[in-house]
Amino acid sequence: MTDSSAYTLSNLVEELRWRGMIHDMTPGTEEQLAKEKTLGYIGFDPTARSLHIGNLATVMLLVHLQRHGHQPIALVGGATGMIGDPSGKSAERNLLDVETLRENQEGVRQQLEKFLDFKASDNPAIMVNNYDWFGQIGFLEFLRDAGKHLTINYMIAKDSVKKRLETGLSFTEFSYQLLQGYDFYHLYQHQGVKLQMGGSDQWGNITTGTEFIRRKASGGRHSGEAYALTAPLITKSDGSKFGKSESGNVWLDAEMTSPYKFYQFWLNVADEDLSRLLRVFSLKTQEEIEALEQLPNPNEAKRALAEELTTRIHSAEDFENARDASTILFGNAALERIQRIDEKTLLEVFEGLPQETISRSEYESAGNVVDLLSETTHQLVFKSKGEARRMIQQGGVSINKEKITSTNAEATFPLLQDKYLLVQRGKKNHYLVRVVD
RNA sequence: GGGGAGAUACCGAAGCGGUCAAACGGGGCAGACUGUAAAUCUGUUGGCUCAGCCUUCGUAGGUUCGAAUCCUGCUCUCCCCA
Repeated sequence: MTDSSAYTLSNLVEELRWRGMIHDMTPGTEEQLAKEKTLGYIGFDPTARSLHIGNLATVMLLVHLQRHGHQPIALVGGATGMIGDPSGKSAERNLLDVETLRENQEGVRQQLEKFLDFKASDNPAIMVNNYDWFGQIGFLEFLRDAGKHLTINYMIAKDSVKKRLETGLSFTEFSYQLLQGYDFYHLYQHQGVKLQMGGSDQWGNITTGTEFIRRKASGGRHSGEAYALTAPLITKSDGSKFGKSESGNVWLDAEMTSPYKFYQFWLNVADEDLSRLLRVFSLKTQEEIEALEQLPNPNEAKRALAEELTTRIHSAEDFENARDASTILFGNAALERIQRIDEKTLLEVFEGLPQETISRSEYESAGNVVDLLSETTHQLVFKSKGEARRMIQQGGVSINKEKITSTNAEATFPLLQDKYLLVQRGKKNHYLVRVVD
């Protein structure tokens, strides 16, 4: 990949390798991808109404596939989502109800559309839902048609199953790999899909598919050749799980994780993880990424990564607001700078902050800062007065960028725009209090 | 079914009649140092009208001037034997 314009069928694997996105491939995968335009798919089960950045890594596999001229298919698991994948799960899962699943499918579908080009002339991305074929199949039909081709012995040997044999695994979850295998077969038969990709935890399920195809389809008009490629799970240098912030999963849905938080997540990535994340998530060229990696101050590279992803997943405007909010909240920008911002911008910029609205009389009746930051603002900042007191004594609280020095300070602070208070707890936690008449 | 051990704050774990709002470790939070990083150091980690008071040690009672600590019932967990 020395020439950034050289996206060819054949160097896809080369690029993925450089990006550290290949964990495992079945033999012949690289040759297949070099030989011809190949249809490849990844399945996403609609377990939530949004994807999170943990899913993003595999989405990127599809993106690269398409950029190199192959044809990506995103499969939404309307059917498999009803079953529950035992891979990587230590206990039986609760089933989602049909209504929730339907909503989730729609959300996931919309998000995938942001990454893939469904209008490309040569290799438009395709979206399929496995409920479309599973919904029609009867149980007996499925047992005769699919179940006959794999042995229990084979299925039990899978890691995801073996690990659960001790603690228990329902027949439903046990069947999951057969469904996923059948998906692959179905796409192979009907659309000529030859490749399935996914995270490394999916290896077992994916190879059930290649095996299934080999046994069922070979000898006919198809060769029975199908391939698997998995990407390593993203790990963090400190051992904690990637994709979680202190407040939980980082979602792609702006309602669930604000663009501001999303932007902040990437800025706060550990130095040691930065290079790997750039390679997996950035669509910049190898030269550009290597240049970023060389920078003496890793923050610049983090900012570039944060900008690229916030823009792609949300919008240029969301990115600008997140960036502006960050400069104001973390920079040395003095009080006058914030006071000068007009109300509309202020609200836009601080949209992602936790907020609470109180009435002017409530504000005026607060005895001191401690009351204001706990009771009066309905536990937005502190859940008890003791906590507020402690934090102030430790010098961790600022209002409108000014440090609070005494717990007895009167609660009379100049409101921004005659309405807002910007409260800071520690270095990274900001809150917006709105006072209304 | 028989025998034994245990249930302590976010987690692990001390305490075994007053000096216990409860050692210690982890985690969390904050401060210093920095780069909104890591490492390190420091403080903090039930509530309040905060140098004082109130409510906490599985649960319900009891003994005692006084109980996390002793007694009884109940619930749950673990181990050993059948």
